[in-house]
Amino acid sequence: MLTKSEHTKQYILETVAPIFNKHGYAATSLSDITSATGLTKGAIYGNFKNKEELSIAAFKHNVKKLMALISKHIEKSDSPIGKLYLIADFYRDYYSISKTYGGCPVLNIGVDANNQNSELLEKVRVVIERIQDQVATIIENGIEAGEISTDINAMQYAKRIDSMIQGAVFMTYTMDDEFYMNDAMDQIDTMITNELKV
Amino acid sequence: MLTKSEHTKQYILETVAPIFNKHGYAATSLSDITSATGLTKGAIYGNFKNKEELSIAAFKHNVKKLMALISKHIEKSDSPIGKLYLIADFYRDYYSISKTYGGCPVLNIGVDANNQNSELLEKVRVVIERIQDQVATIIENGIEAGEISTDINAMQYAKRIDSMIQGAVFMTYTMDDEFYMNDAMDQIDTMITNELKV
DNA sequence: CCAATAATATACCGATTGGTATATTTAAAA
DNA sequence: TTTTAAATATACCAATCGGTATATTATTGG
Repeated sequence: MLTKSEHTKQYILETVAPIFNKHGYAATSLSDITSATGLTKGAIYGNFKNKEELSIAAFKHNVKKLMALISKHIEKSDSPIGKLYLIADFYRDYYSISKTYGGCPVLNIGVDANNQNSELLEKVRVVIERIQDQVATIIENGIEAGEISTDINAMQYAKRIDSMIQGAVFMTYTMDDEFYMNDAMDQIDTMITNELKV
Repeated sequence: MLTKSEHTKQYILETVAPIFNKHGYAATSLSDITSATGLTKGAIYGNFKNKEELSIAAFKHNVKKLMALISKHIEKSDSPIGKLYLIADFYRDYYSISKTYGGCPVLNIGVDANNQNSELLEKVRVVIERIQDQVATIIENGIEAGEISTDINAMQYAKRIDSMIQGAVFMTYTMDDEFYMNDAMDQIDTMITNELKV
C-alpha cells in the first residue's frame, strides 16, 4: 500500500508534468504548480527537493508514460519488420496522444533545456539514446531473422528514423497540421519496404 | 544617415537576438537585456514598446540574417536543381552558422512560443510558410525548365525537405552531434537525384 | 553658443519569484 | 483513545520581475 505522501507525489507529478512540458522549466512557476494541484508549497517541497528536481521527475514521468504506450503498440507484431511498421503506425496518432501530456517531452524539454538547464538536457539525451538503441536492436533482430538486409547499418537507420520523427513532431505541433506526421510516416514505411526489407 | 536611436535600436537587436533565441521569451529577463547591452531600461523602453515587441523584433532579426545567408548561397547556381542541392549544402554548415545567432530561430522560438505566446508563434508560422513557398517555387521552376519530373508535387516535397531539416537541426543541437545534419543532407541529395530529377 | 528636443539614466512601483522555518493538521501505532 | 510521527499549510524572506514617471544628459537646428 502506498503511503499518503507517495500518493501525493504521484498526484503532483501527474498534474504538473503536462505544465512543465508545455511551458518549460523557467516559465513554470511555483504558483502554477500550487494552483494546478490545489496544494501548498509545503506539500510540494515536502515531496520534492526543489523546482529542478520536480521538473526532472515530471520529464521522466511523461517519457515513461509515452514509452509504455509505444512499447505496448509494437507488441502487436512478433517480427522485427512488423514492429518497425508499427512504430510508424504509432506515430500517426502521436499528435493527439502526446497532446494529453502537453506535447512531446523529448522535443519540448530538449529545446527548452538547451543553453538553460544542463542537468535536464542530459536526461533528454539519455532518453534519446535509449529510444535509438531500442530501434537499432529491432533492426538487428530483423537482420538476424533474415528479414532485413545484412548490409544495413542498424544504428544509422535508427538515428535517421528518430530524426525524421522529431522533425515531423516539431512541424506538426508548430503548424498544427498532421500532414507532416503522416507524410513522414509514409516515408518511413517506404524506407522499410524499399531499403530495409530483404 | 541613421539617427542615434536607430543605431541604438540596431545595437540592442543584435545583442539581444541571440539571448532570446537561446533562452526563449519567458526565460529572458529585462536584466539579461540591460546587462548584455550595457544600457538601462530607459534606453530599452525608449526604443521598444515592451518585452514582447522586442522578442518579436529579435526573432525577425535572426530570421532575416539567416535567410540572407541561404539566399546568397543558392545564388551560386542558376538552375533550379542546382539550387536544391545548394540548400542541402548550406545546411551542412548550419550548426556552426546558426550557433552565432543562438541556434535555429524557427526551432527554438517555434517550440518556445507554442502554448506560451501566440503572437510569436504566428510569426514563426509565417516564416515557415515563406521558406516552404520559396523551396516549392524552385521545384516548380525546375519542372518548367524540364529538370524535374512533371508528376512531382512541389509543395509536398518542400514540406518534406523542411521537416527533415528541422528534425536534423533539433537532433544535432540536442545531441551536439553533426551526424544527424550530414545524414539528413545525404538523404535530401539522394532524394533530389532519385526522385526529383527527370 | 543657445535653445529645443531627442535619447538615455535613475529611482521607484506593486507583483511575483523560488525557497524556508514554523505552525498546524492528519494519519498511523500503541 | 492517546501518543507520536508524518504530511501539509501558513507566513514570511530577500531578490527579481516587467514596467513607468521623471530627471538628466546628448544631440541637433537655428
